[in-house]
Amino acid sequence: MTRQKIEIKKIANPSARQVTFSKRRRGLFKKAQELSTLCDAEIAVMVFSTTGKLFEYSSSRFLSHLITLVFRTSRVFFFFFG
Amino acid sequence: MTRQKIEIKKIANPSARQVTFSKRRRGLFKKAQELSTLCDAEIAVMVFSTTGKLFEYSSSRFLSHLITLVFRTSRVFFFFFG
DNA sequence: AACTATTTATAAGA
DNA sequence: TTCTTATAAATAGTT
Repeated sequence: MTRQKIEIKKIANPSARQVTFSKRRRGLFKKAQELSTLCDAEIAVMVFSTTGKLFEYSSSRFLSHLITLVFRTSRVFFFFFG
Repeated sequence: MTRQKIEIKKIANPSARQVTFSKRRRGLFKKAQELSTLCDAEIAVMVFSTTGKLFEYSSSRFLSHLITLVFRTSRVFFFFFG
């Protein structure tokens, strides 16, 4: 994508992969936030690293929209603890 | 961002907003897919439009990673129906 | 839906 | 890890 175009496949070198993970994760959350603001959309993004660490972004009213969907469709129920 | 830099605030014109929603939603999902592949990360993205329509992306093993988190931390319980 | 001028994201390097 | 910068990618306005 810059300095050189890269192939979209798993980055072999672990430290290079970690650097890219950190940069692109930040970029993804920024794009999500911009889309939410520009288009008045409610958005959630969840990212698990290889080590199982969770990184999250969600717009402020995402959960209420999700709950609305749940009650409208009876499709999904979520219960949150702690 | 192009032709002209825009401010990140809600787009007033509904049809322009719809066009941007469609373009940027596609861009967001593409970025999520690239991050997942490059960094071997498991990712889910949920987007609610203003009208309440849900658009989703998730990498292939996202759910199993989520379940692993649930059991490791006892933090979240969820049930899926239909 | 396609185009393209320009902005934004980012790979490699420092 | 943070900064720089050359270049690739995304996209705003237009058609």
